[in-house]
Amino acid sequence: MEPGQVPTAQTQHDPDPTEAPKVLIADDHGLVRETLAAYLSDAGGIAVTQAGGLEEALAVIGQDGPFDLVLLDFTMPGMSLPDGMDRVRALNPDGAVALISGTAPDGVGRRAMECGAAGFLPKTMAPMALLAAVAEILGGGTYAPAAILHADPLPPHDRLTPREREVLEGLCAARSNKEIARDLDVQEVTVKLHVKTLSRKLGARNRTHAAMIARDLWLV
Amino acid sequence: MEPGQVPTAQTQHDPDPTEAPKVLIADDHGLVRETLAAYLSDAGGIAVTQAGGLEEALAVIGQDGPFDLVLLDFTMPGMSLPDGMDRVRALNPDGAVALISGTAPDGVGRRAMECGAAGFLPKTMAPMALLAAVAEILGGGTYAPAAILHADPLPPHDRLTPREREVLEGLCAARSNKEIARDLDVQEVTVKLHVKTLSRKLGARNRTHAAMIARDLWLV
DNA sequence: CAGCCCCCTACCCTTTCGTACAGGATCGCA
DNA sequence: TGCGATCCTGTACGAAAGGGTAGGGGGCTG
Repeated sequence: MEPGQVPTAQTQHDPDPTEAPKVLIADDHGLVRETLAAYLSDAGGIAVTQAGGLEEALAVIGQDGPFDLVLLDFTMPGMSLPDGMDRVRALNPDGAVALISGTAPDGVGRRAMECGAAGFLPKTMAPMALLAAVAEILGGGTYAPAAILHADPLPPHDRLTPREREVLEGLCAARSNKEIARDLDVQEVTVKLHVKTLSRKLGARNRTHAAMIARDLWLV
Repeated sequence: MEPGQVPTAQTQHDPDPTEAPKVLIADDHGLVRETLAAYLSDAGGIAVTQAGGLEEALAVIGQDGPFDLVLLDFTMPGMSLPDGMDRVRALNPDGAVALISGTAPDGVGRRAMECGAAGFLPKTMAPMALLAAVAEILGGGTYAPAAILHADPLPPHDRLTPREREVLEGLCAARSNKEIARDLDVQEVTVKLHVKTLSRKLGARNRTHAAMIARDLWLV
């Protein structure tokens, strides 16, 4: 925990340590986090722990032992789709992982499921439905809205190289190839090359599309 | 909290109709909406009504009379910054209006305040702080995080003409000028003109930047 | 009516982007 | 040691974007 910030990690409820499922909620939205925690704790008899970001969640996992379920907000400091979830699973291999999101496009939810998530929970869900979904997941099942699973093709998303990622940041800042080249201290043609391979990997038709996709998928 | 509700519009609590402040919460995130409603109702003694979108909120205002405060989610079906807030104020002239947002950039909050909002509440706030902010607003004051008020210049945002808006949608879909021209059944040069004026109004340096700004400000 | 705004079009030009083909340098790894 | 991946560079050309100037037509309003 960095000094000067309110500690968000705290255990909510613990009626029966031997039976109560342990759930970790990681979300930077205090409102959502507190609500979910209260619901799961009061109505679900679940031992809930909270975290305000991905790094904090990882630290909590290392400290408070394994969790039966880790709920990760998709739009959260440090979060990214394949990597963030994998890091959580690496520290918490026996527990389930599910994503929460308010504004993520359907493709994100589908990929999350393909990446092994046990569920994808839109924040537009009613609290009770959400509670039921969590129970389903804790029981070993999965939950995701039908619209999510039948989402469009969505970009294949080959891993981006570090250089490509830097160029992508330039695209998202709407900089020209020449500007990006100057910033990265390379030739303009090189930037063009990266933009091209980048667009192919993301399934983008041009630089603008690549920037939009990167924004939607929080790749930056 | 009521179990199993399908309609989102419902009055939460009404201990003393003559004294309890009336607040309307409009948010498509069931989780956030229910939480806020519960907090304001239980801990604040406020008569809370809910709506799941802007149109629904307007309907509720017309039906359940004037509200002391209307809380509008910025990322919500039908919502837009100058227009959505104005429409609410037109139907509810004597009440305050405040915005809630999870991911909006700081500039949005600042413009909201400049447009006459009584507050701007990030969803990252702790529930208790949020409750205090609502109380402050109900008391006739305003609330906004300092970072919001001191945000960067932000685009001037002259009103866009309908045609410009259509072209902007094309930009956000990463379509080329030629494609946009075909879709709108005009010449390509015309599209170029709109893109130029559009970029000037939004303060964008090129089409990509314009698309990013439009996305951030939910102008589409 | 004149003035203004919006919409559309045209011709011109420069810059940028997108794509292609053809390499070279470095590094890790089988 | 060769292989592959990554990163960088070069030349070249067509397509697209960006910018300017000029003008016509419709609609609304003082």
